[in-house]
Amino acid sequence: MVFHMENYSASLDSSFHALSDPTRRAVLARLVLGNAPVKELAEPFEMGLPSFMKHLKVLEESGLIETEKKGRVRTCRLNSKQLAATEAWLAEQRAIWEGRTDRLAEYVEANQSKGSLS
Amino acid sequence: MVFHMENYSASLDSSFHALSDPTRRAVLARLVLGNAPVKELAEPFEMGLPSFMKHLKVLEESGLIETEKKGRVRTCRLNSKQLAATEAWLAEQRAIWEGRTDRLAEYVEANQSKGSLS
DNA sequence: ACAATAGTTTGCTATCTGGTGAACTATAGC
DNA sequence: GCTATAGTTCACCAGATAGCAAACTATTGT
Repeated sequence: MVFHMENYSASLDSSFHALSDPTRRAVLARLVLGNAPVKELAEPFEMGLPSFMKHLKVLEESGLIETEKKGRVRTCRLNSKQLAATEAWLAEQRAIWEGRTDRLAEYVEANQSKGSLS
Repeated sequence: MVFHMENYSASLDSSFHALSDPTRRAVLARLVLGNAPVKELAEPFEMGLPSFMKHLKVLEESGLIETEKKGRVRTCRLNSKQLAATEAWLAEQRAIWEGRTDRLAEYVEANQSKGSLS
């Protein structure tokens, strides 16, 4: 499962950072439904185009989306691999958490102040 | 699945932001293994305690961890619910992506420049 | 040709981020 | 009671972020 660790951490940095903004999450949620040009993506938001383009740039540099310009139209698409890779980090932590054998002991520890035994 | 949407987006903002830093992810990965006091958590990192405490604060304000001070020791523990809630957003996007019925059409579109048909 | 469209570039803000060192507080151990 | 320990608070800094308006470029439609 450890393929190319070189910049794995940096890649997670930028992906999670990209995901930390509601505008960018909304763009991703839109692209999950299908590709779209910049103008259509920008429409729901009140900010100016230059601001919006910055968000797209953050998404593209994180690898979560890819874009291609044809004529005067730039079309954006989701990169599901990067989305999956990001989810995988969280899934792995949850798997470790769920696999712990000492959670019962911890439950007892958390409740030891309540005199259920002594 | 939509329980209390009020600050759902803001909660994701802060969780993803907390996850976007390698120090904070390392702290989470440690806490997945079990609770720990601040000093033990801080040990692997070269930064000063004040800097490290800022990271802990970001994690705590995101809800990903909880802390409790007993005597002079502050113990930290993972909040698995917040971790799961964050993962859930990504899982939902993937589910939508995987459930799309038009991805074959898109595959064709992506490969139409290669003259496999015409 | 020329006007509208789609995006880009530039320069300017205010705020947030992640780090520092130094001084301080509160507990535990002897 | 003194000292070491564990954490906290403070003031400060450089760089990144997220927004804006205005001017600009490159297509497409007529």
